[in-house]
This record gives sequence, structure tokens and C-alpha cells, in this order.
Amino acid sequence: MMNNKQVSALLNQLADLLELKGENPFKANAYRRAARAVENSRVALDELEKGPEELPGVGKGTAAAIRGIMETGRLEALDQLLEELPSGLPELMNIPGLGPKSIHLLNRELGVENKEQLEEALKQGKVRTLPGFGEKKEKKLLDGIQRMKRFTRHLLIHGLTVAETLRERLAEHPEVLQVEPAGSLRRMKETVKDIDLVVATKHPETVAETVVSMPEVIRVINQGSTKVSVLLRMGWEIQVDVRLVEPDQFISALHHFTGSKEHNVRFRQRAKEFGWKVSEYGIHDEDHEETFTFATEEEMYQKLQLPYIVPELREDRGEMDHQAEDLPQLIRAEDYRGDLHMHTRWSDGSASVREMALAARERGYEYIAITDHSRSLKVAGGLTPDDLKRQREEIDAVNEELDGITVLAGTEMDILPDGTLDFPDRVLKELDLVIASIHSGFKQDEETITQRVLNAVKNPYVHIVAHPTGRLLNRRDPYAIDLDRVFEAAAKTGTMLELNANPNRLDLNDRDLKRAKEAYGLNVTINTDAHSPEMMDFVRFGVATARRGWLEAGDVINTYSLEQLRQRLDYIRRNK
DNA sequence: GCCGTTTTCGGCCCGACTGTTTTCAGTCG
Ligand SMILES: Nc1nc2c(ncn2[C@H]2C[C@H](O)[C@@H](COP(=O)(O)OP(=O)(O)OP(=O)(O)O)O2)c(=O)[nH]1
Ligand SMILES: [Mg+2]
Ligand SMILES: [Mg+2]
Ligand SMILES: [Zn+2]
Repeated sequence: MMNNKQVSALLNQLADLLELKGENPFKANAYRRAARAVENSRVALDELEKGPEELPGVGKGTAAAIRGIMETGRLEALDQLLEELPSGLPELMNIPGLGPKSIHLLNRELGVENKEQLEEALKQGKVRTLPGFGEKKEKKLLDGIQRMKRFTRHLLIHGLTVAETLRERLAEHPEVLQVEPAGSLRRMKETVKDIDLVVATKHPETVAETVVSMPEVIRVINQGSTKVSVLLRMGWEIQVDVRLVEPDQFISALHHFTGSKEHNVRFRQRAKEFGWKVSEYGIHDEDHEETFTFATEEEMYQKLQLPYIVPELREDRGEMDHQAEDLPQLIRAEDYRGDLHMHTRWSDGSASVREMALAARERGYEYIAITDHSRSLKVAGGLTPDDLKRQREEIDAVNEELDGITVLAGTEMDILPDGTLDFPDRVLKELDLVIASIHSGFKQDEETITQRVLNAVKNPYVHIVAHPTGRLLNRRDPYAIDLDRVFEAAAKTGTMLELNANPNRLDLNDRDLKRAKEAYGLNVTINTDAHSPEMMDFVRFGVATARRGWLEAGDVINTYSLEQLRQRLDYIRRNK
């Protein structure tokens, strides 16, 4: 059975191929819109009451196509196109400067079917004879073939570091009046393609010159009077887009450049209903030849009679269709009172229990849980039941010594490849907090892995399942797991699912968090999985991802007082 | 292909940069 994500991927691929074939781009976009609706749907496709056409942007045609996928696993229109189009054509889209129109032309006029043939045609000087092509484009494409577009996006944490460096540097420039990061970075998306910066200045050319002459610049991608893009080497290669505007346009430009694209489109459509036109320069009233500029983004939303929407929600995942009172009061960093997943030198951490407790108290936390690995995770120095007893004594001593922080004795216990748990119930029941998680057998099939996790969820002593999909951003895909069944079981048993705040994980992700809350009413727990005191800083990414998942403080048990937390932990065990 | 408190047909967000062109198309953000 295909899940929503797989169906969405097929529809997106169909859109790409339609465009390559030279079809109406609006038609391709219609499939993209449908693909997004499928991916963002809180309900699985086979459980939509009236079928796929319930989703916005899915009409008769696409609904039929989706039904076909659900029945046969194939998208017929896509299969046909794959048959019809040369298999090397789609990858040409990854050459910078080449789009569907040019590829179509190259294929039709020169018979180019892949990048090798394109290179040959370029070298033979055939390409420059085509309308719209010339010498410069020939050179640019030869260049571009060597340097296909990069696919690995940057971790948010790395993007934020680079952005902060650039922001500080530009802020010192005498002609720079204001500078702010925008784009996916400002929306705190888990990975970013590039760094987008908005600058207010009276002298854009001067600032642009400063940008392109920074020592880290490898290449100037383009440079005009209002925007400049450069490739930087900051330990690794990263693209930076700087948008330069007049001071009074700063807010409109920041809003535009923060996106997302899809949110911008909805925002602009909305403005058209008032007879206005939105661009990065403001909101323009065409009848009265008047352009409004703004002092705050709040005013921009107000102008369109919309509630203010924070950057993290600007993904067109429903935020434009809510009244002010229906938008969530998102969780804030200040709401967070304690971290329930961390490691010490007892396993693979770098600090002692006491050091972790002191660092947590320093952060203003009320409690933490020490959750070292269990015996089967030998590479991480997993603890035996005997170790746990001795560690409990150490934790008791730290609790005795320190005021203002409470340390819970816990474990991060392996869910073994055969689906059993690494400790028997009699060991677990002595612990204040039990986390279960998968660290092996990632390649097993969906049914096997789902059953392993369900075993843990149903165990009467397990409070939390950590990093439920096992993904490592840019490194390892999520293992095959049926999250809907896990969500259902979590709702029934009360077992919590984690949002692991490690910037390499952010697992559960924003979409799944939203679905877990809206379709299953789940609460979650945000934890850093810190292996050192500094790593507790990762909570920032956890809270940001929770906000992107539309979560409020009440949805996250780490906002509870110690008293409330203990009650919840008790409740989970009594309920099972 | 989808959609409709002015529409069941004719739009579908809007602008910058580049390279080609002598007024604009394609790509990208
Ligand atoms: N109105 C409009 N705005 C766009 C469009 N494409 C991009 N933008 C705006 C919104 C984006 O957030 C912003 C920056 O573009 P990027 O390509 O860098 O995308 P973004 O940063 O959102 O994601 P990324 O992680 O870079 O892929 O520019 C578009 O087609 N229309
Ligand atoms: Mg970006
Ligand atoms: Mg960008
Ligand atoms: Zn851990």
C-alpha cells in the first residue's frame, strides 16, 4: 500500500516530466499543488471519506490518478511519459541555467537526450545556433555540466552559524541600515538550500560590491542593482543570496524573502481579492496608484485582514485559512522546563551526572532525566542492570546535594532486532523514566520495524519512544515504519513520542508532529539527547521544529512542572 | 489540471538577472 508521501512523490515526478515534455506549465503546477495537498493531509489517502477530491487542488483527473496508484501502485500517466521521454532528459534540469523550455528545444532540434550528448553538441558549436542561445550560454552550460546542482541541503545549525557571521559583518558596513536573515533559515526549516539575507540601504551598489569582494567568495553567481548571489567557502560551500532594498521597503522585502514561496503565492492571491498587488516593494493599489509600505510584518497581515502569522508557520499548510483565534499559541523557549533524554560518562556521554545537572540548573530547568544507553549497545558502553543500580545511587547523591534541580533516573533502552526490549520489566519498573529506541536493524521491512516499535509503545514500563523514525538528516533515511499505527497505539496507551532536538535528527519532523496532534491528539516530548552539557543548547531546534508542527506549550510535556510530569509518568504506567 | 460571494471559461504571484534580442524569453528566487 502506498502512503501519502510516496503518492506525492509520484505526482511531483509527473509534474516535472510534463514540463519537460513542453506541456502547459499551469498543468504541471496543478499536479504539484495536488502533490503538496497529499503530503500535508492529516488523513491517509485511503481513509478520506469522499476520496482524494476532498483535498484542495485535487479534482476529478488527479483523484482518478491517485485511485489508480492506490490500486495498482503505478501512476499510468507517469509510466507513459517515462516510456516516451529519453531517460537522461530529467537530469538536465540539474544544470544551472537550463529549464524545461531549453531542454525541450535542445531535444527537438538537436536530438540531445542526456548530458553527454549535450556536452558534445556544445563542443561542436551546435547549441549556439539555436534561437536564444549564443556564445556566453554555451560556455555557461559547459561550466554547468561539470557543476550540477547540489542536492544535499545544509543543516539549519550550519546555516544559522554562517548567517550570523555575515549578518554581523554587513551590520558594520556604514551603508547598511538594517540586515536580517530570511528564507527557510528564518522559518527555521530543518535544512536550508542557501542563506537569504535582506539589507536596507541607500547605496545598494556599494553594498553589493562589499558582498562580492568578501574573502570567502568562490564565485559570483549574479550581481544586479537590487540583488547579488555568491558562492562562499565557509569550511564548506554555501550559496548566499542578498537582497538590497530602500529602507522603507525593508519590511515588505523581508516578508517576501522569508517566504515560503507557497505562502507568498497565497498572500498575493488574497491581496488580489482586495484589488491589490503584492511584491517585495509593498502592497500596491492599482486603482489609486498608491503603494503601501510597512513598519512591521504584523501590519502587512492586518492590511489583508489576516491574523499575524509567524515565519515558522509560513508554509501554506493551513495557516492562511485560519481565523486569529484558531491559530495555535505556539510553544516558546521559555515554556521549556526540563530535558528528559541525555547521556553521561556512564555510557557515551562526556560529562558526569552532576555536571549535567549543574548545566541544566544553570539553564533554569526544574528537572532532567539521565538516560544512558542499555547493555546491547556495546559501542556506546551500554549499562547493565547492575550499572543502573549503581548509577541510581550516584543520582540520589546528586539530588541530595543540589537544590533547584531534580534528576530522574532513566534509561535509553534498545529495542532489539527481534522486537524484544533490552531490559526485563523488573529492571524497568525501578526506573523513574524509561525511553525505548531503535539503534539496530534499520534495514528490516516495515511490518517488522513497526511491530518492534509497537512492542515498546505497549510495554507497561516504557514512557517514551525516542527518535521514532531513525532518520539522520543528509545521512540516513527514516527506516520503514507505519507511523499511523504507532500514533494510534501511542494515543491508546499514553506512551509519548519524542521530538529529538539534535539538529541531525529533528525526529519526529514538523509534518508528522502536526499530524500526530491534529489527527491523533498526541502530546510529545522534546529532548536534546545531549552527550555533553553544551548539547543541551539543541533545545532551540526542538522548540523551533515543534512550532513548525503547530504545537502549543500544552502539547509538550517538558513544559509541565515536576509535579505534573510525575503525574503524567505515573498515568502512563497505570493506563497500560 | 483546477477552480469560482462579481466567473463553469479563462485565468493561474510577481519581479530580477542574464543573454539574447532590438523589445523579450527563460530561469530563478
Ligand atoms: N513570490 C515568490 N516568492 C518566491 C518565489 N521563489 C522564492 N521566493 C521567495 C520566498 C522564498 O522563501 C525566498 C527565498 O527563496 P529560496 O529559493 O532561497 O527558498 P527558501 O529559502 O524558502 O528555501 P531553501 O531552503 O532555500 O530551498 O524567496 C516565487 O516563485 N514567488
Ligand atoms: Mg533559501
Ligand atoms: Mg535563495
Ligand atoms: Zn540518546
